[in-house]
Amino acid sequence: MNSKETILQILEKAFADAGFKLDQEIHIEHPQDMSHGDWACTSALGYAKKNGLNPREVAKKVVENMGSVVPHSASEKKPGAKVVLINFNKYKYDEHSFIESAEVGIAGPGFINITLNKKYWQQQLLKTQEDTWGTVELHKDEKWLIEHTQPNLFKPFHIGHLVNNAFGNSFVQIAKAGGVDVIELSFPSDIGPGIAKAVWALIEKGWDKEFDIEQIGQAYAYGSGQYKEDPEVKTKIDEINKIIYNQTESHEYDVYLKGTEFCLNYMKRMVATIGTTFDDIIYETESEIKGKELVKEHMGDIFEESEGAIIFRGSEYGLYDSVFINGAGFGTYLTKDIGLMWHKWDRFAPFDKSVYVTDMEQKQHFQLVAKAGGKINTEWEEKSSFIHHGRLTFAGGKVSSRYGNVPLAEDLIAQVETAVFEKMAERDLPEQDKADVARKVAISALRYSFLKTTAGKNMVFDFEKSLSFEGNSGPYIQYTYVRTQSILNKISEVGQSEEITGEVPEVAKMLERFPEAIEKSLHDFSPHHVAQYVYELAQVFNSFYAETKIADMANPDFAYNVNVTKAVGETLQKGLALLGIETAERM
RNA sequence: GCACCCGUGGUGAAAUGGAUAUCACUACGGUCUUCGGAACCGUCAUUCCAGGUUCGAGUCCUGGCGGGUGCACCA
Repeated sequence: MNSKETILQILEKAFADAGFKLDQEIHIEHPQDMSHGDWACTSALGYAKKNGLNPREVAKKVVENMGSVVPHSASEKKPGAKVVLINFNKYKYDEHSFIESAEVGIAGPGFINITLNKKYWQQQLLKTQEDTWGTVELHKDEKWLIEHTQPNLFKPFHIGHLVNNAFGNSFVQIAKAGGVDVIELSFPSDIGPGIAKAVWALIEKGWDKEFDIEQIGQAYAYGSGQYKEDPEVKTKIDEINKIIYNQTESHEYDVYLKGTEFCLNYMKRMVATIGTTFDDIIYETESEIKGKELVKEHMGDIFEESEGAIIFRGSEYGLYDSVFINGAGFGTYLTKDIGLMWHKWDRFAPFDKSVYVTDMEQKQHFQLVAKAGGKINTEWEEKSSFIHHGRLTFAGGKVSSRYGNVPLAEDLIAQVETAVFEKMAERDLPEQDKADVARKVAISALRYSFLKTTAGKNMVFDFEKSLSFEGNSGPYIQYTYVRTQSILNKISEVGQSEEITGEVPEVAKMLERFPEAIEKSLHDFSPHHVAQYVYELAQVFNSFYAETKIADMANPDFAYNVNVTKAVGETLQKGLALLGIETAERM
């Protein structure tokens, strides 16, 4: 139980005691301006209309029922605001009697502002030292599958994959913090015409004995080009495609198998460098077979024939008609996704939710998948959730793109890493540490720039800004963490005191909002609330740092300040971890 | 054409229907004998248009305008 729930209960009782029928939910929120108090209730405005009263009068009646009116200095600060002192113990909330009192005032058109007292904040600081700090129980005992990073094998990992992985992996961490037992899945594309193109080109170029990722990338680009230009090549590639689908024993199939294994290892290495290890992988080859079986089973009742293909009449559901099995008898990606649903349930059921993390462009595709899948098994539609992120575009600089026009993930990371390295040239750090730190900072700059935006909106990666590492950036937050550690390292011993003589600093109040940020991210399926939170925490800490000499033993609040610093460091580290960003001790 | 997403200072973003719309970048000015300046403080500048719902709208509804994406054998 936190302060929010406690205050809500007290307010509900006060509204009832004031003679109002509780027909609207009582609502409280953090005022935008912290000087208005810690919580604000806006419900008096809603109740006023219904009861034909002035909102301020409603607020007054409610406040009078919360405690006894006492004169207080705050009322002098805000003219016209009546201030009361609530004695929380009066309400006999024994389990959280640590909340002793709070100040309440009426302001504006009828807001009820609540300011928690110092004692509350002192006790609150202790919470950050518990093992459960940084977790919430929103989805306790639930089991979710979260699928992200669906790379095409035979194609290098590009920035689209990097973005997808950042969102997917971050959401996995946030779900875990929300109490969820997560199974992190990948669904790589290991079959389809694109792959046949690459296999053809590998053989054509004589790279079928041995190849590296550079050659795979070139083969894919070359095969795609020739497929369009040369009808003979098109015929050959279509044949190779059949060979792969039918698993026909041949040299082409051997090259395919060899390439698949190679590319899969490459993919695993790539995601490992950015912090992801999948619990399981489901392949398109598996899902295509099962999906086709299911589509054929439901011919007539769900699917129908049209122009030699098997289609689903999505247009009957406000979507569009689409091909599930093409004229050649191969399942399209819709069918593969139907098969994927079957495999998910086959392997992991029972579970509570199956989450897909994909690009926005796929949104309508997945509406079709959910609709058609739901016809086969209603649970497939009901338990599936779809998170769609935006696309990454670039501004203020160029990223090399070796093939086509999509830059590779490796190249982008390397480019940012080089910039970090240059920035670190004058730092007094051992060379091998510099490399490690440069990597952490580079990945942080990239991931944070993706995740600070609401999932679903397109993102702009601006080199000039992102490489300056100033302001609202991942490195700024990492730097703030380094500051906290640097201070703590200077201090050999400090008491466990939460006592404070002065005002409770904003930074201490911000700490309490960490669990709220996690809950919001879970609720909106978007990590940006956590990103926003760690940034704001870093900001208020830096202000605190600028005006307070923390490592000053002569300060009567020395122990308190140090404990706040410790809590900030821990919270920044945990918050960044939820975004898949590591901290460094120095940078 | 139909469907989906988006429209907030010069730029990039934030804001469960609540108070004076917040933050970063840029520009300009300041802090600077420091617990690490990748920092802090200050100044300038914003909700696409028209209606509607509401005590209250950047947020919800309707209609425009603008941008992006998807619409059958690619994934």
